[in-house]
Amino acid sequence: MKKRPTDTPIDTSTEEKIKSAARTIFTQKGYAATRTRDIAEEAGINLALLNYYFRSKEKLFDIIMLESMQDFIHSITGVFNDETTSLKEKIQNMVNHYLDMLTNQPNLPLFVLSELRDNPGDLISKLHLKENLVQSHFLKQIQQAIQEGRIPPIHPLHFIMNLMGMIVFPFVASPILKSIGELDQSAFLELMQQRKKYIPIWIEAMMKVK
Amino acid sequence: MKKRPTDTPIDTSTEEKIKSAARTIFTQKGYAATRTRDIAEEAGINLALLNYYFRSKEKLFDIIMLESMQDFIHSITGVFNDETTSLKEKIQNMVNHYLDMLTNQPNLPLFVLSELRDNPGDLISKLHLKENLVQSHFLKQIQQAIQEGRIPPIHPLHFIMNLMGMIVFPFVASPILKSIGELDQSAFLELMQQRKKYIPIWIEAMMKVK
DNA sequence: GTCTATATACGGATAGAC
DNA sequence: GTCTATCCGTATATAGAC
Repeated sequence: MKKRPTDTPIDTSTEEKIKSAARTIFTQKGYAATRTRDIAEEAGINLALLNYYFRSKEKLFDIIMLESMQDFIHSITGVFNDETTSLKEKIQNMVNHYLDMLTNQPNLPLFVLSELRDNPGDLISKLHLKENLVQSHFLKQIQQAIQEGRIPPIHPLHFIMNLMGMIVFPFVASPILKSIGELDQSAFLELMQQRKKYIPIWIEAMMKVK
Repeated sequence: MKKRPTDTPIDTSTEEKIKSAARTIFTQKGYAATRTRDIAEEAGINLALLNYYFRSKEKLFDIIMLESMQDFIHSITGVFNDETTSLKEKIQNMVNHYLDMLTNQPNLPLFVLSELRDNPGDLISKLHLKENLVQSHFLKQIQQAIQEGRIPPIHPLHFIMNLMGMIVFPFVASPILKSIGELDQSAFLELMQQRKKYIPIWIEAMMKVK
């Protein structure tokens, strides 16, 4: 089960070319707005070949979708379950990790969240969220800190929401943020880099509130 | 206290019935996945009538989309440009306002942000973001506070991103959050109500960081 | 204004040659 | 495995009766 970065398609097999193209188009436009013809063109192959390899648009989509979500979740579980790092270090690692990831794949969260809107039950269950997040070392550390009175006794999900919101939201809302801030792409990315430094500090300040 | 878009609207004209139905379906499923037949059925009218009033699916969508975005932006401009309130009060008002709005229309942000992904230029320009946000009293107060050294000298957009991220993100990611937190709908809404109290405090704590 | 019936286009999928 | 040509369901849009 080796993992290959999506930006370096070493595997030039037809199957992988199609998957790579599908990932690009699906992520940009979503399932319904994507035409299999566009995927075929992007992959530089014929439409019939797509069905030869993947049987149907929907089956191809399911594969891409599952992999995308695993990218999103899996990539962080290492950070979350590293028993050698403190809560503070985990937050810094998570911020760095996600901000780099989203810089490379800015469309990923909106894609995943949009497609999740309807079919919540089925797909989510395949991600093993329970083991990877609910029972993570990260969450245990939060709960312990609450018990010891080092952070206020609120639902840990608030911290997750704040952290993820501050990291992910700017990418999800980038068109409107660029517009109101009158930023071009590089200025936007510069702000995102700044956030690597700021977000951990902000989170820490929030956690000290009583 | 849930608002139901399908309730009989005050304006019972056919045109308004179609628009109301369109708002519901488009917001749930997005443009591409929506079928005009579904809108007609939801509106309790015939498919042909939809084209009689709005010429095409796309023209109908453009109207709904513009109104949705205006809902989202316009509703806040009153708060942002109230010259009688302090920065702190504006933040509290904004949090209350948006959390109530999103509780009633939880699908709105994902809809708007998804559909904005591709056509950024055109639609955004119609919202008068410049007058309503860029030149708002809210932003002026932030800039003044920075000059007076009361908050750190960072790009004001960081505060906007943090504030909006903390407010909006939980609704955008609600399926996954409910799953990892093992929350049902009412428990989720309970958390959202708690955030009315917490977010202003958190933001204030963040702003004091140097 | 509102309906039924239909034209037209588009997109997913397959047949069959190579 | 890969292509060209084509089928066929589905969805938008219109024609025309009432």
